[in-house]
Amino acid sequence: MSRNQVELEAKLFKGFADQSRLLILSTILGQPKTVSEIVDETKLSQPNTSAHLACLLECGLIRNEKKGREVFYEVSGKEVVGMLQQAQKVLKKHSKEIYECTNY
Amino acid sequence: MSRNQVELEAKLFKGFADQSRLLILSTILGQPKTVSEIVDETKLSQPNTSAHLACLLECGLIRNEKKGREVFYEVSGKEVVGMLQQAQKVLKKHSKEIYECTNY
DNA sequence: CAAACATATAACTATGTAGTAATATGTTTG
DNA sequence: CAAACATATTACTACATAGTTATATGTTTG
Repeated sequence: MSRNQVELEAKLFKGFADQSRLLILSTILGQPKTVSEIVDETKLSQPNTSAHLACLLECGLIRNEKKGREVFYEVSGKEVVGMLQQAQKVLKKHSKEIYECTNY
Repeated sequence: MSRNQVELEAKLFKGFADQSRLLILSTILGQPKTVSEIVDETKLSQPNTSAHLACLLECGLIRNEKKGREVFYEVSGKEVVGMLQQAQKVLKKHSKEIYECTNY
């Protein structure tokens, strides 16, 4: 695999490799939500939430739609959902090791 | 989704969220390789390679087998391969955005 | 058994990025 | 149109972790 491919792939995984972003993603899985709703449900601060949303948006993992002064965010497609589902499959097998893993 | 679940999931994704580790994983996809072979093919330093292998091993994403003074590493199962394949699917759709993404 | 080899570990540095506090931008409403 | 509201941005700090150099551990072989 080419270095460029690997670099892109690493960037993609980094999008998912953060508790706050995963929390946000799980919150908007299925139904679009406004920033305020996401803030309420995740208990993340508003600026922090906005920053993570911007991050996910720029990578194309989510999309948004402005309605008046509110902005609705949703997961951008089934490929992204597929990633999260595949992660669950890995966790089903390896949650113990990952739980005990001290590297990060 | 519970905080614990999210924490585990983030740890899992962090395992994949690094160029060097992805490079190593792509190198041993299919056939087991020794550390030396991995070092040769990836051009990573030997200590760096060992550290990443230890990291992937502890998380259960790869496994190893010692044969004399050599240690062979291989991807631990089809769930892990599935993650990498699913990542390719996402990249097929979003490589442009991810390429242009400046967050990391 | 000493030397060469294969891998792992330790200590350290540098960098990337998550979080916060403060503020800016844009939108609705009374 | 001023005040309240919803979201985004900026500047900053703190921490996690990738990489390097040096060294340790364990294994084969002459």
